[in-house]
Amino acid sequence: MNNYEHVLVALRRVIRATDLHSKRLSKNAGLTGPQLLIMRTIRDLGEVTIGTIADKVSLSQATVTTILDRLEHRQLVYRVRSTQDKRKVHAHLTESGADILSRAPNPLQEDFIKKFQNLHEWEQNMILASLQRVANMMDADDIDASPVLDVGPMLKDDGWKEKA
Amino acid sequence: MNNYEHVLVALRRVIRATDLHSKRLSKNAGLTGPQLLIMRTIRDLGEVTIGTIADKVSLSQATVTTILDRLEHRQLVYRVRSTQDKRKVHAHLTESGADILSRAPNPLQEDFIKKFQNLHEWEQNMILASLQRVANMMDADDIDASPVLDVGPMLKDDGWKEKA
DNA sequence: CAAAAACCTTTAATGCTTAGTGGTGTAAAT
DNA sequence: ATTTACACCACTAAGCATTAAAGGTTTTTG
Repeated sequence: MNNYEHVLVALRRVIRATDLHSKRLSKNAGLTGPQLLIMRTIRDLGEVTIGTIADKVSLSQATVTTILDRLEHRQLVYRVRSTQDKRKVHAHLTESGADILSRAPNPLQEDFIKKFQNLHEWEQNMILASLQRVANMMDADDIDASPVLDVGPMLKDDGWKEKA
Repeated sequence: MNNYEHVLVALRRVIRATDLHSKRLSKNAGLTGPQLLIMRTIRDLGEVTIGTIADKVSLSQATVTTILDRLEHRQLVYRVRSTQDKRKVHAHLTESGADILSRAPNPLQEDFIKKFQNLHEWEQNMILASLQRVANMMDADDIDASPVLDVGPMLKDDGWKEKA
């Protein structure tokens, strides 16, 4: 196993751990990580459009839309179509949403950061630099995606079902 | 914005970039990143159980199960219940699966690694060390998940639907 | 043997992406 | 000015990935 593979395995572990971490927190609040993240964004930025939220949290508009659907269903947020530019929709926290958010743990700070505080400052800096390096590298990733194979569309149903 | 937040933002970027990268490759092969990863694992390890695959690729058994369902549906892999231990199920590549795999790009090596080779060796080592540090930290994450709030279950349907 | 553990699958819910739709805004061309 | 073309914004649809929790066998343990 060479260096590259080690890096990739480590990356996988981080990603997985981050997800689990997010899930665990979500249980406490009844809200998932992305949900809290979006609510925090709405709170911090005030009257904010779906597109802006998507940019801030690095998610697609489609994802933000569906997450807002769920939050709106629980009456934690509400949407208002802009009168200035009728293409836009502004998201707001409801009273209930703001209240819950104020008491919810912050998945992107509270716990995660506590872990980081156990490290020396130079270690923190090193990790930061490294991660940014990786991120930049992957941003620059502009592979000319020449098609290689095509095994047809992926269908549902069927499959295993040994018991039948 | 403090150091911690920078780290988290960088982490998010890496995760997102990794996903995009994986998606892009998948398009070429008609296979997604996790699918290729699992097929590679089956090829490399030979007769391998679902649980072993899950360990190797750092995914839950449930996830591996559903991915294998799709692969099996396309006849790229097949499953055989072990006769030794009837709890176990072994996954195998079909001829077609092995063939396609041999011609598919490897999302965890080919391209990603090319990027890494642009770095100095000490940089590679630094990144590796950092990522492992983060991964270890998060593995050790054993938060006593005391419930904080409960806003009830998340329901579907309903919601926005302004147009109605 | 009975209880516990192990292994896989299923179910319900969430997240996430791409592609496509429809309404809205804007600017260029006639 | 009106039309035309294009860009923008949010939503919807289809498909894949994931997990936790629950269920069903089978094996191991006490």
